[in-house]
Amino acid sequence: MDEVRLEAILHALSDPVRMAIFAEIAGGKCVQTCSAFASVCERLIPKSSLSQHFKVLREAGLIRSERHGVELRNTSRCAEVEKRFPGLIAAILKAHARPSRV
Amino acid sequence: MDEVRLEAILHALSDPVRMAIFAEIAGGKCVQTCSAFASVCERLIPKSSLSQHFKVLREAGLIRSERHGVELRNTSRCAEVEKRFPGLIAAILKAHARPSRV
DNA sequence: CTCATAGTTCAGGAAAATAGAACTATTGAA
DNA sequence: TTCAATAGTTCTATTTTCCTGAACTATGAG
Repeated sequence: MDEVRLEAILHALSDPVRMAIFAEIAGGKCVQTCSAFASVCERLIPKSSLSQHFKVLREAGLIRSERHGVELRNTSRCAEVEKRFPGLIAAILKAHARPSRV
Repeated sequence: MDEVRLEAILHALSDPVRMAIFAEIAGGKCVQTCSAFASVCERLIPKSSLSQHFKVLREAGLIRSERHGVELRNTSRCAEVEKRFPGLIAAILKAHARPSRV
């Protein structure tokens, strides 16, 4: 977690798909697996792309993926990132939740 | 400013050069022109690239560029972004100021 | 073992970033 | 006005990164 870079976090969340994935996971929604998100997207995004997006989020230190049987469960690492960059994730999630325009 | 998107802000600041430029400008340092930043970089970054970086920051709504004679003076739009995304810029700048490693 | 589900890796084509060269804009001097 | 200098932008070709279908790996059920 010491290696987590601000640059990587901002890059990871600058993509709308990754931002949406992270917001879901951080929000504690039930959609925590790749395939669950894939079905939410109604297959607009191929699974290889989703896999890459999850990888970017993992490498940025934003999520952790643990295998449970045949699937991976993703959980956010908000608390750890919070220690390193206080207020950052909260501010970004708050900005994301904001209605984007009238 | 209504059109400013979170995605664009995160993308703009996910590049180390742009982050450095923005931090300087937001910090009210004297380095506010392209060429001033170019000399700080000791010409490691060509001016066409710097021009593009400033353009990305402008289009993200993070800075404003006004011509004064032969040069452009760049000022941050922190206050305006703050209205739209409260706490966001402050959190990012704070994270950027943090020493990046033990 | 075989099949099904979940996800990763590979490879190529598409899209975006980089930077040298040429161009535009403004000012000051001759 | 014309020339030169400074400050940035635009153009274009190259490099880099991203996207995604196909093939592959991993786990569990029958």
